[in-house]
Order: sequence, then structure tokens, then C-alpha cells
Amino acid sequence: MRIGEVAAATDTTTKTIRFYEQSGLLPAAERSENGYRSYAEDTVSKLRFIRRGQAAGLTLAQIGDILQLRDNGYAPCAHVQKLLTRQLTHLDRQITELLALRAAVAQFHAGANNADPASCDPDRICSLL
Amino acid sequence: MRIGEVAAATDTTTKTIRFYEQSGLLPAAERSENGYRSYAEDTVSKLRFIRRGQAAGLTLAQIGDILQLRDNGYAPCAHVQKLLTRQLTHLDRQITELLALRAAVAQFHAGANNADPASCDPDRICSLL
DNA sequence: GTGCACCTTCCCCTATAGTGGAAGGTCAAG
DNA sequence: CTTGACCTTCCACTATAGGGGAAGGTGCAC
Repeated sequence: MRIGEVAAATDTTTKTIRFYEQSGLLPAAERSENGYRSYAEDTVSKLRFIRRGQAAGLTLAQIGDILQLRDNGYAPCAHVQKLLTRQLTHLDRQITELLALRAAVAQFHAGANNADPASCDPDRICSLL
Repeated sequence: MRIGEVAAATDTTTKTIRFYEQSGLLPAAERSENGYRSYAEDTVSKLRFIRRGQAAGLTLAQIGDILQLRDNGYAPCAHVQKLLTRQLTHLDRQITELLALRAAVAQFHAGANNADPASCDPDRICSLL
């Protein structure tokens, strides 16, 4: 398959596929005589996998590591499980931080409802923050 | 005050202060004869305000708008209230998305516990995702 | 023989909030 | 007179995931 066909089959762009190759997520593509990249079917699987990994919030670097393992003949299951555990921890921390921020902003916002512009001290720039 | 003193008083760096000036958050500083930036006291208030704005999750661009209003003689209260309302909406959306992602990842992770590497189809790269 | 779709490489640009470093000017102390 | 702590400007770089567009090669149809 040529790069454009792969892109169409996976709903991405040729730009993205070249970018993944350059980033090490995909191995350097075979070339046909004219210099065009020539892909086997499994590239489509890999691209779909990349999308699933992104849907799980993994970075391209993490996804690349998994693909490397698979390309080197290992089943990446254990590694993926470790990644998912870390990802859960990471998400929990992010959610906690965001909830704290939301609470802080809500408090500012509540104060804003009974604010009088006239009582606003210019030295503080804004009495609400 | 010279830039280093302002930086020390607000626990930032001279680099950051020059960056804020360049970004339009702070007006172009007065210069003393030798070309050094020379600041009035109120710059310290502005920098502290910038920190409070960041603590509320506002971007520098949003904070800059507030400072502009104040510098033009307006009390930015109404504008800030609008910003805070939008910020709450934004945070709520982010939190919702993150919770959904967390749920999805948790499901993958649960599947990972009873995964058998041998049953892993290489074509799928990883059966957990 | 030319128009069109496709491919190639190359380099720059996006947004965010700065950080690092080079090359050079200024000022007080020793 | 030189050392050191400041200050100046300018340019590049960080991380993330690509996108835009130029300049040029390929292959097929008309």
C-alpha cells in the first residue's frame, strides 16, 4: 500500500504517518522502485493501535515503547499493565488538582456576585482575585 | 527599583519579568540613565496579581486583558466575573472528560489483571488496549 | 505534451510559559 | 585596574502532536 491508502484506511493524514515514522513509532518504511513508501497490512493495525493508545491518554512516546516491544518479539502485556497503573495514578492526581482548582475558582466567583466596582482597590488590580 | 529587586520581592526571575513585558502583561519599563529598567512599587502588586490569576488557572493572555483594563482606568470587576464564569464551565468540562478517561483506563486496567500473554494476538499489538 | 493526483524532502509554524546561554555594557569595591 | 554582581539584547530551546507550504519527481489519462 502507498502512504495515501494507509492514511485513508486509518482516517489519518500522510503527514501524520511520516511524523510517526520520524518519531520512531513506525519503522522506516520499505520503498518501491520510485522511492515511494510501501506498506504491509500490519501498518494499518499499528496505526489503529496508536489511536487506541491515545484514547487511553497515553503519549506517543509511551505508545512507541509498546510498539517497540512488540516489534522485538515480546508480548507487551506486562509493560502495558504497568503503564495503565501509572496512568490511573496520574489521572487521579490530575482530577484531584482540577477539583481543588474548581473549588478555589468557585469561591472567587461567589465573591464576585456581591462585588462593588467602587470598592475595588486599584492597588490590588482586582478585588476578586 | 531595578529588575533584580522586583524579582526578589515577588519570588520570580528577571527573565520572567522581561518575558511579561514582552508579552504585554507589563507596560514597557521606564529606564534609568544607564539603560536599566526602573520600576515603581506598583509593579510588585501587578506581579503578585499575575500569580493570583495563575492560581485561578487563568492564562497569561487573560490576566493581561485584566491588567490592560486596569491600566486604562477601568475597574475590571465585570470582566473578571465573566472570566471566572467561563473558567468554571471550562473546568467542569475538563473534569468530566478526565473522569470519563479514568473510567475507560480503569476498564482496560481491570482487563489487564486476567490477561494471558500467550493469548495475546500480535495483530492487535496488545490485547489490553 | 500536458494536466492532475500522488509522492518525496525540507524547513518553518502552532500554543503555553517560560529557561538557557552568549556577547557585551555598568558600577562599586578592593 | 580588575573582579564580580548586576544589567542589556538577541537567539535558540523545552514538551506535545502534528499542520502548512515550497520545490520537485512519478505515473496515468486525455
